Amino acid sequence: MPYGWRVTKTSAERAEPTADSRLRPAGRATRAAIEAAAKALFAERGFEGASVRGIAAEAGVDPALVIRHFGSKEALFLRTIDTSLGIGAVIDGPVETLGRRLVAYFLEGGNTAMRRRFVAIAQASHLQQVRDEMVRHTAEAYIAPLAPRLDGEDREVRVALVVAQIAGLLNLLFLQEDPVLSAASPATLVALYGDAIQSLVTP
Amino acid sequence: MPYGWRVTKTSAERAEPTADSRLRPAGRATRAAIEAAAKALFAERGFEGASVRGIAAEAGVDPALVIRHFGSKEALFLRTIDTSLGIGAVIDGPVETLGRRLVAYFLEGGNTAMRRRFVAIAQASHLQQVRDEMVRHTAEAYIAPLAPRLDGEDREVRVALVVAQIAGLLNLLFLQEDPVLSAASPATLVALYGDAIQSLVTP
DNA sequence: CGACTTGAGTCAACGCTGTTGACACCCTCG
DNA sequence: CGAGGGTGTCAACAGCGTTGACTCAAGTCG
Repeated sequence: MPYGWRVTKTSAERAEPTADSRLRPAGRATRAAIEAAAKALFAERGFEGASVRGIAAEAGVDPALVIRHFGSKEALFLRTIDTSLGIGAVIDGPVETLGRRLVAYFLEGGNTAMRRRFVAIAQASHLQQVRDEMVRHTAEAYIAPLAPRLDGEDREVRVALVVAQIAGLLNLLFLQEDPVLSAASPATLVALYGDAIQSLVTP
Repeated sequence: MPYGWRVTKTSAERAEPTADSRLRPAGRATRAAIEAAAKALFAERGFEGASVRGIAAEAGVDPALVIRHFGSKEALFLRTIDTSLGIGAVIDGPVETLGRRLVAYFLEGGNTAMRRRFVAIAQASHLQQVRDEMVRHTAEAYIAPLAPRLDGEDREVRVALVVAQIAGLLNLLFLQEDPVLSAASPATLVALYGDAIQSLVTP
């Protein structure tokens, strides 16, 4: 976003000196309260469903103060929602069994917290900054650690395609709540989809 | 759409007797104008970006008239956006080469119209009815025609997983505009991802 | 042919949203 | 002690989707 040419500062720029540098105790406390309320409400109702006024009320704070502290609802969302889904441990394991372990990871851990985070992020995908964050996360959490460990050609593309497979699975499972996939046993999904993913990891 | 069981009528139902049955010429014309304007603006700006007032202005009509005719912005979106992406011909072809043909289809045809429709639908996925429509489309356009033609076990689940793979590919390619996948050659994507899909069709 | 029903269209308004600017407070530092 | 700036409050803005009351004309029927 071309902010540079502007002379007057927007509230978004005024808001965060360095996120915590020159901050008084009172400010730090209300910031934390707002962040906690936002995390809860975004997870519960999604980006559109959670309003700035609702978050402010939950935190016991004036709505204007939310914007004052975080600049915008979008910025608050980005700071609040944790895009890293703790995938590190799975990625670090042996690549020969990565496919099934990936699917198993998302099926097991994803029944509550991760499911809600995924839905919230997916539903906020009309925001450019959210999409950028997804791309960054793909590059940082998947391509960077995994591509160097693969054999053969097109390693980065193949990892990106693995991410696409995972994104698609979570989409049908968590967002659309597809009845066929929801009714299938986790073991079946792990075996079938895990092997499909594996065919890109070790062709 | 299961409208019948409800007793009280919402404005959405009041609006459309049977979509065109008892309609005067004038009404039919403005309805068409609204639909055309909506189709253009939804595709151009997405669900959130296109406003009812904007659509009304584009159609040269009062904003209230848009709601009067279609019941709600959401209903207008559902009637306007064509979820069937003309996949029929690809599905009907030989299953032995389905994977690569599917990927090729979405890579070729998807540069303009389909790309915009996918983005618009994805960005409206916070609406329950839009998600329901996606599920219905999966069942109708993929599972129903394809599952009976497969061999082996878990045919419906395997088709659903194919849909997940496609959804994930389109997500990274069209919505997130992932730089790695965008830079890859279509031929590479067709070969790699097509075979990954094929591994679910004919294991 | 006139009366009545009913669809088409207009207008102002409601309640909601995210965001802003002016203002007062009070802590901290020089 | 005075100045500066982080902190909080308030009312208001423009935009959103949607509603209800209203007028007008077209179509139906006794």
